[in-house]
Amino acid sequence: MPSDPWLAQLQSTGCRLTAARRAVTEVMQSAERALTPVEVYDAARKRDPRLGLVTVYRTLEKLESLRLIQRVHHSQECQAFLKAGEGHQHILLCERCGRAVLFDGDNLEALFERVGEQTGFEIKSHWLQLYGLCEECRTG
Amino acid sequence: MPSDPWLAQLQSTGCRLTAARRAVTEVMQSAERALTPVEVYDAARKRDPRLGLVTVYRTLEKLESLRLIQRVHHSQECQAFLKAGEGHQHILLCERCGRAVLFDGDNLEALFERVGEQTGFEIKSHWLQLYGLCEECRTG
DNA sequence: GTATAATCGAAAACGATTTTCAATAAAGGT
DNA sequence: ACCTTTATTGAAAATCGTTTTCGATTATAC
Ligand SMILES: [Mn+2]
Ligand SMILES: [Mn+2]
Ligand SMILES: [Zn+2]
Ligand SMILES: [Zn+2]
Repeated sequence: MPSDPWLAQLQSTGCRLTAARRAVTEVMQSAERALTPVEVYDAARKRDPRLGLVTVYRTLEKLESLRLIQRVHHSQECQAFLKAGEGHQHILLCERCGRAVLFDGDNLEALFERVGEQTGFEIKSHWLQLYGLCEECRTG
Repeated sequence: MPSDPWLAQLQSTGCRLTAARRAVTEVMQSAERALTPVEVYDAARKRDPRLGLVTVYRTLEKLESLRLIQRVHHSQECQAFLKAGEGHQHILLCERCGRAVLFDGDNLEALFERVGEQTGFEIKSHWLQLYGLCEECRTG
């Protein structure tokens, strides 16, 4: 029974706790911005130098399937991963430094209603991402 | 001076009008859903059987840079292209048949204000995509 | 028509991701 | 602690979508 919630969830779904998974997990938990597989690899190898890139891919896939991390889409690069929040949240990204912040509490029901009527679609889900400048990039 | 607006715009930016570009243009103009490069290739070869996949990539890149088409991101596949609308619009996708509809007139200013205050970010742009079931997939 | 340079397609190169497979090591039972 | 089982690992190879290279083609201007 590991104290870390991600490791606990990994273990509870039948996974073994390995050095590789600990390293990737720590990197993803502490990242303030979305990381590509290679970025995760570089960061995690500081904790476990024997780690292979293949295992990074496999671990990211597992963490994503457990909804502990999520994919972040940029206009070009769509293979970056970020820790996921609890429940329904959206991402706000700094265009300059990449910092990512999660927020919730959109109120789009009225929009869905209107668009649904206009188009004949039944709206099931949505995807909202905001871009801007974080406080430090704005002032600094 | 071609009567087709896309071809006219291509020509006005110094492009030559070739069979390959005509074929890709026609496919993208008439598509009701986002198409991957290979799907464009398959469809366009019915008009120009000598067409090569490389040229499809190059033409899609050109059409995208002219903002005549746009990239559509799915959770996995992010290399599908759809004709772009005029001005600021968003995409509504049918989860079942893939049909894509554009809409405008979101009213997210209040949300941006609130999130900006909460996070210290200055919101610059956004990205909204809706998913649902189109009329035909709902009833049929 | 001819000249010129843009564009083309085939083949090769590239790079990110996935698969294969023998070695390793985590977890559970003794 | 030790052994057994089997999930997991990393290196190497395979795969696959995309890009580059390059000689041949062809749209356009004269
Ligand atoms: Mn939402
Ligand atoms: Mn909008
Ligand atoms: Zn920033
Ligand atoms: Zn549909």
